[in-house]
Amino acid sequence: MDTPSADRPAFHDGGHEHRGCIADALARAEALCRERGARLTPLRRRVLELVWESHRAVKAYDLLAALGDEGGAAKPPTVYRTLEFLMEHGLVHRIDSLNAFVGCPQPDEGHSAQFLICGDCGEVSEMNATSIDRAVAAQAAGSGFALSRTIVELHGKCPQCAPRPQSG
Amino acid sequence: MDTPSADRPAFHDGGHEHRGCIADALARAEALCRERGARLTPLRRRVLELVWESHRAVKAYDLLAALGDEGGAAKPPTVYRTLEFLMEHGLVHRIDSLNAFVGCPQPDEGHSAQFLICGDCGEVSEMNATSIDRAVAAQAAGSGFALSRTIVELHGKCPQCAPRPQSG
DNA sequence: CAAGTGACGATATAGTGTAACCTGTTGCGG
DNA sequence: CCGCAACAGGTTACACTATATCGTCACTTG
Repeated sequence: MDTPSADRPAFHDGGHEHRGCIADALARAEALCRERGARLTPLRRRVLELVWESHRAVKAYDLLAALGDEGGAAKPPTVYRTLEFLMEHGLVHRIDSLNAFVGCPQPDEGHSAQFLICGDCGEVSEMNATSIDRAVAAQAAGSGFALSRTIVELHGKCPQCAPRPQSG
Repeated sequence: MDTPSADRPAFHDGGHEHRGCIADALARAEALCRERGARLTPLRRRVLELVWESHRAVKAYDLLAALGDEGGAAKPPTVYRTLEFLMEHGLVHRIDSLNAFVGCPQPDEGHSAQFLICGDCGEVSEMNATSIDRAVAAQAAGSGFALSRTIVELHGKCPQCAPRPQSG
C-alpha cells in the first residue's frame, strides 16, 4: 500500500482509455453524493467532468473559460464555490503550488494525499504513502505541533518524460 | 538532527529577543553574498530585514506597502525580483500554500525544508527532517519519478497556540 | 570615456481569489 | 396551493498576486 504503483500505475501512458477514467470518476461522484445526500447538480457534474478531462491540474480560470465557451457563462465565484463543494467531498484536490485542481481517484477513502507533479507533461499523480504520513506525523508530534492539514507536492519528471537510461 | 527541537526551538515564544534573529539573518546574508560575489544591495537588504521582522510569512504586497511607507515607492516587479534573488541564494523560502515568504534560518546548508505553519499566530517554523526526506525520496523512486523540488507544508497549531492539557 | 552588465523604476496588464448582495430552485410543512 | 427555510447559482465590484516590457541609472571593465 505504500507503493502506489503496486495497485495502479502512478502515471498513465498516452494511450490509456481515458474516457473510462472520466466515467468512473463521475460514477463514483454520483454514488458518493447520493450516499451523503449531497446534490451533484449539472454544474458540479460538468466541472468535475472538465477537471477529469486530463490527468493534469486544471486552473480555475480555464474552467471558467471552458464553461463560457459552452454558453453557460460562469463567473469566478461560481467556479470557486463549485470547486469548494467538490473539495469538501474529496472529489478534487487543490494543488497549492500550481493554483490548480485535480480529480481525486479515490474520494471515498479518507486520506491525506501526496502529489507527484511532472514539470514536462503536467500530469499529476496522487499517492497515499503511509510512510510519508508517518514521518510527517512524527516530526509534527516531536515539535508539539497539532497537525490539521498536510501538503506534500513533489515536482520533477514522470517516468514517461524522464525514462531511465537502463530502460531506453 | 531529525528533531529540530533538539538544536533550536521549533517555535519562538513571544518574549525572545527578536532583534537578534534579524541581526543574525542579515549578518549571514552579508557573509554569504560576499562569499559568492552576489550584491546585497540596500533594497535587497531592506527586504530581507522586512521579511525577518517576524517569524510569520510575509506577503509580497505587504512588503510593497512597507517600502512605500518608507518613501521608496517600490513597484511589484521590483519586490518580486528582490524576492527571487533572495530565494536563489536560499535566504528566504516561498510558502506556496500562503503565497508568502519567510526567512531561512540556515541559508548556507543546501537543504530541502519542511514548514510548520500555525493557523492561529501565523508563525512558520522550518524543519530539516531527514526522515521525511527519506520517505519522500523512497516514494518518488518507487514510482520512477525524478524529483526536483519537494514541497512540504504542514498546517496546524503551534505549541504556544494549542498547549497540550498536561502542560497547561 | 565607451561599451557592457546588472539593478532598479515605470507602466501596463494578466492571473487569481473574495465580498456582498441578489435571484432562482427545491423540499417541506401548514 | 402557499409560504418558509435552505441551498445553488448569478452579478458586480473589488482585492490580491504575478509578469511582461521597456527605460534609466550606476557600476564595472577595457
